[in-house]
This record gives sequence, structure tokens and C-alpha cells, in this order.
Amino acid sequence: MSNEKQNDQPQDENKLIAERRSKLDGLREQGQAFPNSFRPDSKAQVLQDTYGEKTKAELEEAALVFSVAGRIIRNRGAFMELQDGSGRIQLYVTKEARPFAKSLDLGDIVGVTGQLHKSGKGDLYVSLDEYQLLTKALRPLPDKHHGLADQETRYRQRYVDLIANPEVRDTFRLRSDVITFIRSYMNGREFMEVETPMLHVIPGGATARPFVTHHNALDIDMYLRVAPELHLKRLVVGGFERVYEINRNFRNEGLSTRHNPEFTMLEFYQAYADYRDLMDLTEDMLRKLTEELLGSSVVNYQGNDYDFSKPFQRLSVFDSILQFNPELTAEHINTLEAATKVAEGLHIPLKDFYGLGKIQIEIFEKTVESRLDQPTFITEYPTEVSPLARRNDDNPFVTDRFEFFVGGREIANGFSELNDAEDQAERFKAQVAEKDAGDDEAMHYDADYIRALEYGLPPTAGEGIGIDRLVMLFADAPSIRDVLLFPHMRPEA
RNA sequence: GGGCCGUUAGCUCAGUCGGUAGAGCAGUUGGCUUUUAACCAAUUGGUCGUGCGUUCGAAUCGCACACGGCCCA
Repeated sequence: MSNEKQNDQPQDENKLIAERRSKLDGLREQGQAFPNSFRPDSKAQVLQDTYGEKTKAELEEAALVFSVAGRIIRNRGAFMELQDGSGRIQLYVTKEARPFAKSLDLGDIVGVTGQLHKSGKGDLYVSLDEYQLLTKALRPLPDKHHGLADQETRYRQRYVDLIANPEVRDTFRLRSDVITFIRSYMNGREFMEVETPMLHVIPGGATARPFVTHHNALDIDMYLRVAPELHLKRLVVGGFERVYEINRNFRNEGLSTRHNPEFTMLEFYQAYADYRDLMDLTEDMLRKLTEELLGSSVVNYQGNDYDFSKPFQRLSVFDSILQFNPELTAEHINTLEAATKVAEGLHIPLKDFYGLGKIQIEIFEKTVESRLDQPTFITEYPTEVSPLARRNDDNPFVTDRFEFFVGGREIANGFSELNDAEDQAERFKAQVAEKDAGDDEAMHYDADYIRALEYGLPPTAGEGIGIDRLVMLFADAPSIRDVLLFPHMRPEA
């Protein structure tokens, strides 16, 4: 019999839960324990905003009656506090309602209809004239004053975090606002939102290790996409001249404060534009986003101010290396031999297949990237590390490409697209050679994409913007996990 | 992958030199009922992350492991 009890109840059952469970048993005996007929007509925050300034006498005169529903988060004495999706409002326990109030546990969800009053201390409250328990909470809430502090529990049980720590709700509302703004901005510029496959037969569009899965009916391995790039450009070939997608990418890499295996990107393509046009667009969009969301053009992130109102700096990879390494001259990084020496001096591990461009990027990432504080575009990325970007007309060693940095972090990556099918085929072959040489992040050869280019991709520029990192910046969040509702964690022990 | 820190009641946290496991909140019972983390009185609640070891005796010391946090690669 004690075995039975253990089998049909959770392992972490304790006395607090058992007491609530027995209250629920009593409710079941009385009838429907989970009624779904109550309809609130008001939200707590709307009542606060609409009537918070009214005087006690004005409210008595008006005799307004409202219905609210939500979770009881405080229940002592004559007042209770109810929290709904919008905010909080007090409830007054009338003498008749005392047995009901006494039977409630913190966390229970109730529906209440009653007159709106103002207390002697100046707070609005709804009187418990009519009331109903809508959902019994079996588990106790975290400490009402300290909230939920344990980081692991906050990430694993986000639902509790959202109940106990109201500022967490603000972060995710901000995230929603960012995405809403971006959609509106792109739609306003005649971009069309599209959805392209998540499951790829040939992973492409970025240099990254993919997740592998299996399609049973076709009996083939498939890959979760690392980027939507190649599909979006196929659409430009097809005649959709401005497309964008806001969706998840999957990269099989480690977890850190800046990396989650699935993350959200805005990716967009504009025909008859080049990378300079996209730098202008990015600058305009981020400036407007900042002003719209924060009401200011200065973003404070982890104690530093970043000013989005001034023109963003534009600097080539090559020049940035020289600027941030005053002891270096052009001669130190413009030949394979010299650059290799510099890289070795910086203790950068090099692989045999690295060319000059790759080594320059390694030097850039080691010595420049984290120091790009104020909003900055870095341009002219080496062709070697840009297999999908158009070569620069004056210097084919580099491409018409930029990345955008702020606070030492890469936020965006864009370039004029390579629309020379024969050049693209050669670049794919170079990637395959790198893969054969041991680079498991290198791209595959995508023959259908080459075929699409052979039909003709108009001159086009494309860009990807990391939404998670952007939200981190605006939410002042130190970890990407703070802007992901359900960040990936190792399974619980 | 490496280093440092953490894991004690449902939650937030103490726990000294190795010697019977503590507080506040919540819970239970009673009182009170216009409060703002309500208050008063009494009271329940523990696999001290897991395992092995040292010891007469381990939350405490050692080793290994798990999970998390921060930093580095």
C-alpha cells in the first residue's frame, strides 16, 4: 500500500503539496473542481491605470463593478493580492468571504466580481462580493519577498520564474516588441515575410556543424538548418525581390552565455542593392528600434552606454587590425608568412589549410572583436572566409561584406551576394576541400543552388541579424539564457 | 576541455574548531481583521546534491561524480 502511494505520486511530494491535494480532493467531492465558465471583464493593470487617480469618494459615487481573475499571491488579514497577466490588484475580503479566503492557498487562481474601492492607504481594491476558485494550485510558490533566486530553477521552470519575478515578464515582452518592430519595419519597406525549410537535405548558408536527424519514410538523414540563406536567395531568383524570414537556426555547438544551440535570426535579401545599402538600412533600423523601445538613442548595457544616434563607424578588417594593434604594420599581415608569425605570437592555433584570409580573421577575432564597443561596421572580409559573398571589384582578395558589432559582440552579418554561378561552384569546391581537410564546419556542395544561380540571381544584398543578442542588449541581459524562455540545459539528474 | 565558486526545510539563507540540524517566509492551530514583506501565540517540516573514504563521531575534512554559475580556451 505504501508502494502504491509512491508509484502514483511525484517523487518530490511533500507535506505542503499533500495538504493542497487533500483540499482538491474535497473540491472534487463538492462538484466541478476546475470550472471554466468565469469570464473576467477587466485586467488589474488597466484598472490601476484607469482608476488609480480617482479619489475614494469618487469611486464610491461611481459604484463600479468589475470582474477580475488571477493568482492569489498574498493572503493575510482583510486583503489579498491578485496577480494577472497585466499586473496586480488588491482584493478586499468581506466578512461573508472570510471562510473562502481562509481556504485559499497562495498560488490558487480565482475569479472575483465586486465593486471597485480605494483603501485608506490609497490603493485600489475589488471587493469580494462574488468569488470562485477556478484552479487549485498544488505546489507552493517561492518566497513572496525574495522571489525565485536559484538560476537553475529559474531556467528549468520558467513558469515559476514568470510568476515570482515580474521583471522577467518585462524582458520577454520586450523581446516580443523587438520582433514586432522588425516585422513592421521590414513590411514597411516592401519586404515579404516567407518561411523556408527547417529540415535540409544539404545543410548550407553558414559555416557551422549541423544537427542530424532522420526521415523514416524517405530513409535519409536530414539536417536542421544552420541558416535559411540559400533558400531565400532561390526565392530572389524566382522573382520575390525583397524577402525576409524571422526564425530559428540550429548549430551543433557548445552552450555558453552567448550561445544556445537554437537561436533566432532575422535574415533578409534585397535585389538591386549592395552591402552599403544594407549598412544604411541596418543603421536606420537599429536607431529607430532603439528610440522606439527605449525612448532614447543610448543603450545602457551592463554598465556601459552605447550611442546609436551618431553615425556608425565603418572600418575594414585590415585597417581595424592595424588600428587595434599599433605595433603592427601592413607588411605584418599582408603575406601568409608574416601573418602566420603574428598569429603564432598571439598563440592562435592554426590549421594547415588556413590561408592568409583565415589567419587575418583569426587575428581580428583575437585582438579586435571584443574591443569594438560603440556601434561599428567592419567591412571587406577575406573571400576565403566568405564563400557566399561577392568579390570586391578592386580587390578580389576580399568581399563586399560587413559585420556589425556593438559592445564587443557580433550582431549582424551582411554582404553583396555572389551571383556568379561559376564562381559560386568554385567556392563550394573549396569548401568541400576544407571539409575533406578536417574542417567539420565547412559547407557542402549544393548543386541545386548552383542550378538556381544559373537561372540568374539579380544583383542582391542579404543580411542576418541575431535577434537573441539584440534583445540581450536592449534588456541589459548578461546571458542569452535570460532572453530565451526555455534555454537548453543538461537534463536534470 | 581547464580554473574558481555553489548545491542545507516548499522558497530565501545561516551553520564557528569535526560533537544532537537553525532562522525568516509559507504551512498547520488559535487570536485579530483597512492591510502594504500585516501582526501576536503555539507548532509541523531535513536522503545537508550523489557515492566512496578518513574518524569514536562528518553538513563540516579528502576523493570521485552529477547539476548549476562565473572566467578562460
